[in-house]
Amino acid sequence: MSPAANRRRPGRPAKAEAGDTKNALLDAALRLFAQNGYAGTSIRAIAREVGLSESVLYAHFDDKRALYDAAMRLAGPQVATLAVDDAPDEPAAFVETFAEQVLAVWDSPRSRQVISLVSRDARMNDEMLELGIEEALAHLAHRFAGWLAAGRVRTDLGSPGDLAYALLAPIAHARQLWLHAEATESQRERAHDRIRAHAALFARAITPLPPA
Amino acid sequence: MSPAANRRRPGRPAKAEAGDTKNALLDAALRLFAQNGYAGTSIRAIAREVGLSESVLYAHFDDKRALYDAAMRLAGPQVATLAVDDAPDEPAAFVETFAEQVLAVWDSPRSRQVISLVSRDARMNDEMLELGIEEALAHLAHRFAGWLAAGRVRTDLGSPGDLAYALLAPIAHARQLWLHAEATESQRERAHDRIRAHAALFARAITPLPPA
DNA sequence: ATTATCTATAGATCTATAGATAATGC
DNA sequence: ATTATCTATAGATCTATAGATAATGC
Repeated sequence: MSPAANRRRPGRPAKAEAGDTKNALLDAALRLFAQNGYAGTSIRAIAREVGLSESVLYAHFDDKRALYDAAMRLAGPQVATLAVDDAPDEPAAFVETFAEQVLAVWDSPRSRQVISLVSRDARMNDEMLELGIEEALAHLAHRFAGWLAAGRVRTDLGSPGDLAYALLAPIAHARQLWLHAEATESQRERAHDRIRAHAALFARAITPLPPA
Repeated sequence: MSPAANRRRPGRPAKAEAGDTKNALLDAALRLFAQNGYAGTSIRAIAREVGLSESVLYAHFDDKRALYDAAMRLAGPQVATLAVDDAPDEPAAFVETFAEQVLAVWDSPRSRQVISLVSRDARMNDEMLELGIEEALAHLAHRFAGWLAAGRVRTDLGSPGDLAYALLAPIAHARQLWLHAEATESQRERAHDRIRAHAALFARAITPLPPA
């Protein structure tokens, strides 16, 4: 029962009991960094999490920071790769499909770790965060531009970029509040409710007015 | 020029050169915690920031955590105390005034430190964050409920709570992205632009449709 | 020989405390 | 005597490295 009890003995382990150490380290690192931040997570804690000695980490990564970077690369980017290209072309239907698909991605365990990590250590992930947002906004804005030109959404509300922001920001905000690594079940439900309600409201708001 | 050069000599300092140590510590703590998080900020760094030895901190606070808590109490809450009660009653004008006032508060140095701190160490500030949001939403929703009942805003968009969220969330999101402790001048400008554009779009969206 | 692990340890840094020192205010 | 500082230090913990150990694959 002592911690030392399940420590291996020295020497390379037999193939049968050798796991995928590198991936186990990355996974544990992502989990712990997301929960406690970079400075709040020790090499020691990560190694203990995978049941190995601390020094094994340096066989796989140069140093703590390299492990962090590798975990980030493994995790992201996810925002930009939203598969909305096969979504309906009708604006209202598109908006609801978009929200559902974003929700499906952002509610996954991995993605919830990413958002925790990114907001905890913002400085370390600056470009990633900004770029992800910009890219998603640009993508959406492009859609809106097409609809605006065709008169398929209200043209008097704002620019394509403004519309994209009005749709995406409330969803992204719900993510920050209720879809982070340690969100409870009820927080996640709240995120779903809020996001769906917002998508519906937004869809109604952009529907062109009946001609006077 | 050595760091020891500007260290005081032992003994209580003469009244003339005694500063307000406690407040200086709180201020430095807030700044550093916001920049580097709780785990990333050492007692040592805080003491160095105010130019005193590390142990002086323990004369004013029980321990590191007590200093953190005191700094948080000093800083917040700010969200709930938004002075929107003297804002115009006309919906569109209210929305723009609201955005301006929120912006004025959230763009202040202190408030930018608070948001960094809160999102960095979310677990430590959970109730504060959630309560602030809920309270602000409830406040706004109450306004919308009145306007909806009077037919002064579009009644087919959504519930008062949905409208409140659609207005506030994009503003809160801009805060997270561009009004944090280390935001550059251009990020802050972007926040202003986004928030103003959103308020304007929102005001147009809720304006009742002309009767058919 | 190479690979994957371990133990042991160096050296830095962190939080916190004990006890010295000197000004203040009674 | 009290207050506000300091120096010195204990003890914990952190990152990283050196070198031992044993299985693997040529």
